[in-house]
Amino acid sequence: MNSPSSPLEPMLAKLTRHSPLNTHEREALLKLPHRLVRLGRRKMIVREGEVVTQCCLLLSGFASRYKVAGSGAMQMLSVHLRGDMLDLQNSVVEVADHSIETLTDADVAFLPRQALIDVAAEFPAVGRSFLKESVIDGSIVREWLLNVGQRNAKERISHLLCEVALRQVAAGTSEGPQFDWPITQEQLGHATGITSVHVNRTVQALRAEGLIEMTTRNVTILDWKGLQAAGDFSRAYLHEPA
Amino acid sequence: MNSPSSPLEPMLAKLTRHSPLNTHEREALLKLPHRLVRLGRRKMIVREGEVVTQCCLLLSGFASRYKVAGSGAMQMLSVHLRGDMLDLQNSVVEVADHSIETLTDADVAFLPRQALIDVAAEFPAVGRSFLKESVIDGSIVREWLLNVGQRNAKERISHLLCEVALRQVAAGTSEGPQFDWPITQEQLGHATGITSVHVNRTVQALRAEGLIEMTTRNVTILDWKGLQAAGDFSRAYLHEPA
DNA sequence: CGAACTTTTGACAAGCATCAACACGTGTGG
DNA sequence: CCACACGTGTTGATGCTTGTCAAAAGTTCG
Repeated sequence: MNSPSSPLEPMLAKLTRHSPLNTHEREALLKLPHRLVRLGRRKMIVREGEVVTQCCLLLSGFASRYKVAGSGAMQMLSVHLRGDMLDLQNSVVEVADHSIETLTDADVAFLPRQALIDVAAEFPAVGRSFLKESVIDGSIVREWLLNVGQRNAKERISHLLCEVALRQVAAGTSEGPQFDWPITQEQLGHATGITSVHVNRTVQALRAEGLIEMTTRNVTILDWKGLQAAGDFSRAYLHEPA
Repeated sequence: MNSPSSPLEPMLAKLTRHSPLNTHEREALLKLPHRLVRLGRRKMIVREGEVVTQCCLLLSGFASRYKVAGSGAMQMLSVHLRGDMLDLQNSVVEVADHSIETLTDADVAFLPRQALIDVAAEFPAVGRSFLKESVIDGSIVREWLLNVGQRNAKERISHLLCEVALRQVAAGTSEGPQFDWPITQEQLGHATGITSVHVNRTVQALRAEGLIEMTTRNVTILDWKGLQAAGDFSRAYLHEPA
């Protein structure tokens, strides 16, 4: 079907999860010119305000997008897993409106912006798959806005854990209630708009209720239904195919 | 150049603000099949969870997108002005992940989803303009997430007022520091994640500092620089052409 | 003119932030 | 292999921002 050994496979896997693509389209995607790079932990990939000429694809590890307020406070916008296109957004508008950095060691591929534009123009279905990817990404940000704007600390953290659990299963980086997720409580605070001290107290409450186990490097969900209830979580916004 | 009398003009004006389109592309857009409807205040256009087969275009008036938490709390996701495509997002994913309703009386046009897909496939530049529109829309949501997650009440409200002021100028519905904006303090609270009582106190503080005048139907910015400073506002995220 | 909505005010409570200190684990260099 | 530094997690005391509840005053519109 398609060259099984291309390093860009994780991207294709993610796109075809929601957009069917034929052999020509798949080959065109896998043959996109790219540059592979291995990055360490907390390496900046894109800085807000910079001109972007490449789109970055995450092949392994974890990354996050964020913005910084004038006060210095950081708001994480999304977390990213294997197969995610990290800055389809920034690629489209040229000047990055947010920053991106790795959370862990990560393998990434840089694709030239123009190559993406060309393949989208040549294969409309590919263009639609990019648009859909971008819209699903937007749906997750919208849910985060609801999370941060209207839910309390316990709900916010529970909700985030539910999301990451499901997305890791979809990405094939976890098979169930236990998964690697190397994130500090401070970063968890940046994602949910809570200080690290309050994150700590909230996580302890979740542990005490028997919902989760959690260390700096991995998470175990002990009570999936309970955690969803605690987080007011409903998976519809992830727009997964049935 | 293009038929000057098409009711879809405001959409074209908005798209061409950031994406140059040639005569063929412009005509194809203006000739899109559509159904014109005049709606009253607080009429729902799209309900979260519904299957979407049409894309709604706002020709006059104001609208907003929002989500509702399990507790019943509402989070507004964005506000919309003349020319905005209200659910490019929902059109792409079929099942709406958020709701849309009018804030005021409004003229809207409904475009069949498939007609948009077809015109985007036939004219790649049109497809790119849709993608860019969607990405700019996403950039605004990301800024709102920063706003709600990391700024205090006064900053949030000031920031929102700055955004609406600039976008109204860009949309041609205002020419300066004074503009119609029929929004209640409760709705302002939904947009910023604050209760209406606290919005009231905060608005009074902004008035007392001589930054704004504000009623239920319009806003006057008395001190533009001061309001931007109070709101930690920087326009880059709107991605306006220079 | 009255009904419904919106703004305003006050008293009080709660959730979360802030500040500070200490404990723990982990990796690194001497 | 130990010592140490550094990042992270944990705990406690305190206070501010914001939420909650309730009621009154003002506004809009049929």
